Amino acid sequence: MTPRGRPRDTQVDERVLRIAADLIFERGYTGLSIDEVAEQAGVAKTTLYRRWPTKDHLAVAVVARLQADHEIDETGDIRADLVNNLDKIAAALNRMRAAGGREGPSAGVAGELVAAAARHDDIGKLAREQYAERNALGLALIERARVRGELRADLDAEALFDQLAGALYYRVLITGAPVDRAYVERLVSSALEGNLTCQ
Amino acid sequence: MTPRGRPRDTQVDERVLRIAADLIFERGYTGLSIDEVAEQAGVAKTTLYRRWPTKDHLAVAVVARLQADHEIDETGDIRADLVNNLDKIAAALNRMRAAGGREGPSAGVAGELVAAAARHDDIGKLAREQYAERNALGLALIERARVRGELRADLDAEALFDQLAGALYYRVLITGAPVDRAYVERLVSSALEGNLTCQ
DNA sequence: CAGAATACGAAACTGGTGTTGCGTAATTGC
DNA sequence: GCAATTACGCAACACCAGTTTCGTATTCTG
Repeated sequence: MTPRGRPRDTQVDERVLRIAADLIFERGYTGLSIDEVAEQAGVAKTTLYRRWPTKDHLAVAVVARLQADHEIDETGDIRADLVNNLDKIAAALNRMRAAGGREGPSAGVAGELVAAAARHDDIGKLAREQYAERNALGLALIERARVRGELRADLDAEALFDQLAGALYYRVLITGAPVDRAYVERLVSSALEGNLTCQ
Repeated sequence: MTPRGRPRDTQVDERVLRIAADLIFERGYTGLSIDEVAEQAGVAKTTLYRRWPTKDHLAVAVVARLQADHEIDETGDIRADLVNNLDKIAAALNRMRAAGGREGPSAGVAGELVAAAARHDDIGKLAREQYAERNALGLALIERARVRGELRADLDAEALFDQLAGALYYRVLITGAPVDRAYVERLVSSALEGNLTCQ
């Protein structure tokens, strides 16, 4: 069933998101101007605001499009599985960190998105749903390893995954420390020593 | 040695910070308006900008004033010491989370401060120095426990503290899950099982 | 007392977000 | 074809952050 009135120009969405992505990754979140996006896209500002009610919503849409689907390839070795899983999270974080041509310890766009989720209930709700889904995958991974005897029977899966994912976010958003594969491996080792079943 | 010209009115700083604190905790970060603060404080906007170059800087000053000094009372039991230490971090996070009259999972002002640190190099630098100091205290705590034989000799102290502090921030800023004392205890248990020296 | 240096207040200004009102264009249902 | 409905462009607008200019006030130095 088609809606009643004049249909939206679907090309606008794609064009706007591409232009906004260019701006946000070239000049950062502050350098992203709605007026400029509208002008470069050749549309009126009202057309943008009909689709994304705030600049935050547009920025979220831009970043969401760049995050590839987060599928996990399970090997059966919990250490390798966790490292692979966390490495994808780290990659997404480093991508956002690099936005705006920034280097060094700054959290870049990642920090702005955290604030956007805090400002707008709908963005926060959407983001938390995404995180909940990702957390569920991580918890399932841990749970299966527990069942097959790789991990302690009485472990706290929620706390364990919080520790792992949390450490990555903590370094990117708070301390500014680097997050590379070597660190992810150190992290998993640190968390698993003792969560591995004792012999 | 006194500076040359007319001295600053020190009462202004206090009055402005108090009014800004009222606004930010009543209406949240967005509800904090520089014009309104200036009007309520009975000063010109230029006087505010002479002290805090941006709204972000003012907000940081407001929150910084509310964070009590983070002194640690060491008992000698690493589990208790970590719980106490993390509980203070959690308290500070929950205080910021409640700002703006918000309830529920929102990160509140905490999220805005992360973005502020990402936007302004000086704020970011200052914040990272604070975090580095706090991290050093945590690492020293862990190190002393390691030396006296409570913890594994080959543990990765940096990763361990990242895991603990990171999980708290992760829940407040990202997943929106609650962070109370019960969770802190679960967290420390999860991280220490296996970082404790094996008998 | 004279002059330099700094703080303050008032007002106008720039630029950006987000809104509103209105005329026009495209589509569906009758 | 005609009415209802929705999208679009244009322009003006309100609001806020941050800047600039200028006149005045307060302090230190000589």
